[in-house]
Amino acid sequence: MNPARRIRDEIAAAIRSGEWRPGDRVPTEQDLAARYGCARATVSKALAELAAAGLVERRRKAGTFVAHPPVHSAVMTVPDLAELIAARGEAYRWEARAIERVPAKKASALHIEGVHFAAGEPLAIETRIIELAEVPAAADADFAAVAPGTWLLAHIPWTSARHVIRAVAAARAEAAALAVAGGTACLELKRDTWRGARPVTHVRQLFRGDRFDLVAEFQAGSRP
Amino acid sequence: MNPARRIRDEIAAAIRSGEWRPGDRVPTEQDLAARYGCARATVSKALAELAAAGLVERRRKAGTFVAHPPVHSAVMTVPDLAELIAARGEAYRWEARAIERVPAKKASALHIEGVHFAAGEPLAIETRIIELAEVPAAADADFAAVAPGTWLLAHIPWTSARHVIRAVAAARAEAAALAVAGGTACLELKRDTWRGARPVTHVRQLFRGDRFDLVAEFQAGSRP
DNA sequence: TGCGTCATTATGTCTAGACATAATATGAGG
DNA sequence: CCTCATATTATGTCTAGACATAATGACGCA
Repeated sequence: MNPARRIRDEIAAAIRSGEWRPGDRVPTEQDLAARYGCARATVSKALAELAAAGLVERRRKAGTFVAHPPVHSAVMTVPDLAELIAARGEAYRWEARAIERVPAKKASALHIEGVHFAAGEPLAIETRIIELAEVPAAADADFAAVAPGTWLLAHIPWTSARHVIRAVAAARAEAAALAVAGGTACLELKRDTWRGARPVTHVRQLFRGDRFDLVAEFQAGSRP
Repeated sequence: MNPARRIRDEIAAAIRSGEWRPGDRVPTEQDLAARYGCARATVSKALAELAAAGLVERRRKAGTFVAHPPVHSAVMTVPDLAELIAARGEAYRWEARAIERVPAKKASALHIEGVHFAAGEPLAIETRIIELAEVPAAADADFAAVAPGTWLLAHIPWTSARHVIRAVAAARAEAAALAVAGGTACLELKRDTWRGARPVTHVRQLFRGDRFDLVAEFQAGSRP
């Protein structure tokens, strides 16, 4: 086994098991180097990885300490719906309801509305705006056939996004599109996507509450 | 500026801006070392960080390549409610409704129910089970005065968790506790917490849909 | 043409040593 | 007893070189 990996894993295990408690002092790099019979740089690398993972905190002169557990945070995966539903083993279908260009003075945007179906039943309604200035190729895409999310995933590299998740009651028209009663509890997911400082797309997805839930995992000191 | 940091930031900028596209080849370590006038180990460290962040992919012999953007994932912060509400500038209060021990053959658990108030109005109801086998100190804690989440955050180091988020309609009793009409859309958050393979606590929080939303951010190639 | 072998090559890891940096601990002076 | 300057110390970063590892591509053989 790699010395660096061994040091990292052994310390991580001690922290995760609770043997070393938050605030405890971790031996100095020199100590560990001597104990494991390797160079200080190797120990340093191992500790740097642990620090990057958030398991330890390092302060010059003071030393390395077991970190205090972070505020609960978790990694939520917001998958492409086509993929998600296929993974569930259900048939997926996208049905566009409206596609129109919204021209303005200098920029124009694409406005898309439609419904995602899983196993023949509506799962979510989607309202999306795509900035053609940032994604000119979207003007030629056929969003009647391919869901915009799926298309964008394949065509837009490396963006940042902000999600807001709420529970809302379905309005009358939304409920009709989702084939549920008016006022039914739905999960609303809004996502703004940017490249640098410029908006790329904005989407609002309204999920039938009885057919969808989000899962988020948090593994102590591991980065997905 | 650090050479390593400079290399890392310049390459990250090129990728994020779209100048280098997914699949593009990144210059070899030797090239970069020559270009930046530093040792190969320094370049290697910079590239290793970019790989850890997911911005590039490295393959022996083949080289380093700009990674393909991942499935949309985002880091969701599920903060302690007391902190969250204080940060909003509202008054926070926890009101326990029931605290009882549930003894079994070999282990016993603490069952807690209560309501979180923000600005005097109910925000969420909480139902929690704490495994006393894993958290013996919880037997002596005063959960009438301190919300269990707040207490646990301070007493339990380094756990893993799994969250499931859904939109549900409030049942009659839940709606009464939240001071909303029956059937109102609420955000349900269930969290199972573990240390290693052993369960520590399970909690279900039901948020008033009109007073709470979850925010999750995704920054291209930056780790939470 | 097809296939297996081998040299090449880029990354992966490590070493021993050096200097930088920042924060703590110490000691001198008030 | 307090304050400020200084020495110490642990981490942070870097270098130059070495060997390991794995995958590719070219070569030779059938």
